Amino acid sequence: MKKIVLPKKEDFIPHLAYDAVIFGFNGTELKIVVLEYQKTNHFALPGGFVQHNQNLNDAVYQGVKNRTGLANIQLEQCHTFGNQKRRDKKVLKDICKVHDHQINDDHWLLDRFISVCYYALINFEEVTLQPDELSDSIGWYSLDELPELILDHKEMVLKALEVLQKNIDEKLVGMNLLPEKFTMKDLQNVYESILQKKLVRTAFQRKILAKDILVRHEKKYTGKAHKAPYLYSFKPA
Amino acid sequence: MKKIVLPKKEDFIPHLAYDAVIFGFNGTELKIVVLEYQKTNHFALPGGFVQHNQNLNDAVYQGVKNRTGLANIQLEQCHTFGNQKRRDKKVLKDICKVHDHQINDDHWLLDRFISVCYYALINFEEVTLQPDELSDSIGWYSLDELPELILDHKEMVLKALEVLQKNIDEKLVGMNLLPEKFTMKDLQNVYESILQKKLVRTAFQRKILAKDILVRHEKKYTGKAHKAPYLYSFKPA
DNA sequence: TTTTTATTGTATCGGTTAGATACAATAATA
DNA sequence: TATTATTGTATCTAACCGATACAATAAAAA
Repeated sequence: MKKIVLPKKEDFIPHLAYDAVIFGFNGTELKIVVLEYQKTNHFALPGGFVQHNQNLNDAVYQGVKNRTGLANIQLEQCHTFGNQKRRDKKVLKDICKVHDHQINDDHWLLDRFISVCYYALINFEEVTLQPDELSDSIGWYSLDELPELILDHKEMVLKALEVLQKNIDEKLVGMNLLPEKFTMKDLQNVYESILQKKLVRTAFQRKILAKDILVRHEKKYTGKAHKAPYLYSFKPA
Repeated sequence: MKKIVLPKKEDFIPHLAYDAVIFGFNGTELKIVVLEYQKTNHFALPGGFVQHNQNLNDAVYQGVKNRTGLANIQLEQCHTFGNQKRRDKKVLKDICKVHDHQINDDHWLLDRFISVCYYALINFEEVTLQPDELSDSIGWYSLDELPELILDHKEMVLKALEVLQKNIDEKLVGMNLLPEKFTMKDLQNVYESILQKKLVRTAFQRKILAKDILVRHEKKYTGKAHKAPYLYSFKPA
């Protein structure tokens, strides 16, 4: 088992963490990134800590970038979780045990943490997920097939989804969930998987076109026996 | 000058603060609570720190309660401000100077802080503002007459207002900004001062009544030469 | 080549909502 | 009793959404 190095106390602001709900769209379904701490059966959102001379936003951006390999990320803060019960010594202890690592009971990572939750929208196709030091398994999970998550991470996912649902119309332009060119059906699928409900096709198309934010391109011939849909892209700002 | 006692490092989570944008409505205008650190000309939002064994929400609730004397407060988290530049040694040093208090350059309160911003809606009439240890001036300021605030507190005010504007319809019931009974005009004034725009009287009245959340009571005779408006209260949940 | 099938793009109808306007009701004053 | 300012409500119209209809069309089937 690979030797691990825990983040050093003096490098980071104590008691403060961030966690990210990273949304991607695989063409059909909305997925989020979940990592598993090696062989511990503990699943968690990707997160991290903030350095003393680092902006909170930059810390999150770096963390998401390192895990996804992407630089073009739409990040948004959702909520800060500050319940005093936000600690679970077992998780870190299990991780250390698996790696044969000694850890003291007063280690700073075992303290109570306040965590700032963000969501990110990224292009599913461009991502190659990178496990980090402590987690060797990282993957996409659909919302209705999430494993049990540590601490209040499940609550974070729900909060992130709620905020995303509220912001969906403003976040539409520059939404990174789709490739450059997409069909109206693709966009509707994104909306439906975020809002978790069916939308009326004709009304959706009318509403989106009325926003005047799309450019229409050539048709997309899928080989299917029906009219080919147009491809669209977002109008440049 | 009264001797001051600074919060002790060991009691609180370091690098973490909260600040509150406390909204009240004086019948005409939306106001917020701002405090001045005695004779320093530094104005700030009421804020504080989180104890090691205290929920973040509870810390904010306690802080607002102590300053306003109210227990019935609608609190909502807006945003967490984590810019690395969030520090201004001059403020605390000025405060200490005024109080003839010695402070070391490495005092924990001079560190960089992450602050979680909340907004609160309270009943203006029921409040008696309490200055705390460090501030002996505390008062209501209208949004367009705010003094210059320390750090990014002005940004916090704008963020709080923005979040409140977004939530206005959901926060309507149990909104503490009005007394028990109020006229439709009062309610419209609250809306207009939060949204910072004029609303159409007839449409507003129709919309609110359609929500079916108000109980109509007796008329309110103001002594003015015109029809007396009805008084309303929110339907109990 | 023609017919069939599934889907797309758009138009139209009816119901709901908001702004604009109108107007009756009314409390106090002139 | 007439006047004044405001309130409560109704009506007209424009904008928007769901529902429905239907023509256009890409490819397969006949």
